[in-house]
Amino acid sequence: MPELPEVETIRRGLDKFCVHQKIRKVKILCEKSFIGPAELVEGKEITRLRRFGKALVIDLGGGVSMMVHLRMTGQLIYREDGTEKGVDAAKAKLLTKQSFAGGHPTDSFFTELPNKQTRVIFELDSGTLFFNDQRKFGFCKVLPTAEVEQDKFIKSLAKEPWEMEASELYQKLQRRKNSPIKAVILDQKVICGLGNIYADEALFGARIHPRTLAGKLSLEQVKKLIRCACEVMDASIKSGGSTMATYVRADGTKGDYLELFAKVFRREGQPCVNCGNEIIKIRVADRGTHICPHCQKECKND
DNA sequence: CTAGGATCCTGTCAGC
DNA sequence: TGCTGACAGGATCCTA
Repeated sequence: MPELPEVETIRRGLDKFCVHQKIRKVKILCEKSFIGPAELVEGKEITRLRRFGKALVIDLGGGVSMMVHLRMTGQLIYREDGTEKGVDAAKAKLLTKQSFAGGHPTDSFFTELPNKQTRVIFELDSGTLFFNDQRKFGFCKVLPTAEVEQDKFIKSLAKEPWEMEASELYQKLQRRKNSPIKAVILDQKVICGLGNIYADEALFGARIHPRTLAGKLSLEQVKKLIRCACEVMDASIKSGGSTMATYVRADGTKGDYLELFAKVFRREGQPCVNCGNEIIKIRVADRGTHICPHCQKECKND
């Protein structure tokens, strides 16, 4: 779930809470989740937080860096000393005075840590940073700061929507002309930062059916798609990442922030905000996909 | 090169 | 209640 806006939200949170703190100790609970020698990061100060697409880079002193990718279910949760037992769920917003949480939204954001899904624990000067990851697809990886930008994954990333020219994306779509547009914009080498949520939201905003073959889009449609991608991600970053604020609904139940701003994602069965027709869920590129069948007409692709 | 499918792993939920 | 299969917000690897 963590897509670009969620990772950016985490970057800002860590920047506020953890920069200038030293990593006193690293405890690895799952070998697969931590790549590289933990001794290299112990005793080093967190100096800078950078983001490359959905990857977070934590620069440490001494020329050492750590790349974190949350993949599907990763979380980074910071708790100041004394709050390991948890924080008030009703107040568990993006940033409190004692804690910060971001990534895949679950109760771990405010319940006692470590828990069953905790994979790595970083003990800092005045608090603890927990790397949680239910499905173990994510990782923390130690690498020299000087080599961050040469890293195979980071190097392969395309531009983010804000820097992407319509003409460049249009050209890339021609090369992938026989794939559904949704599959293509999920590819980080084509355009960087979109995941399943923002792909659906951006396509809805641009009134493009996700199964439309990439090569069928006009330059105008590509422009609109980029603009909509920027808009949905800007809105999400502004509100602290879609997953962030577990908030309390009027009836007292909990909800995640997604339901406050998503127009199609996980809204199947509900009315379209534009036309009132029912949002439906389909499968495209083997991913759950949400559309308004009225606003996003399926192109025959013939 | 592209396109499509399987795969890493754990948990939850619907249906029987 | 227990079992089974589908599915989950990412990315890579394999095949054709």
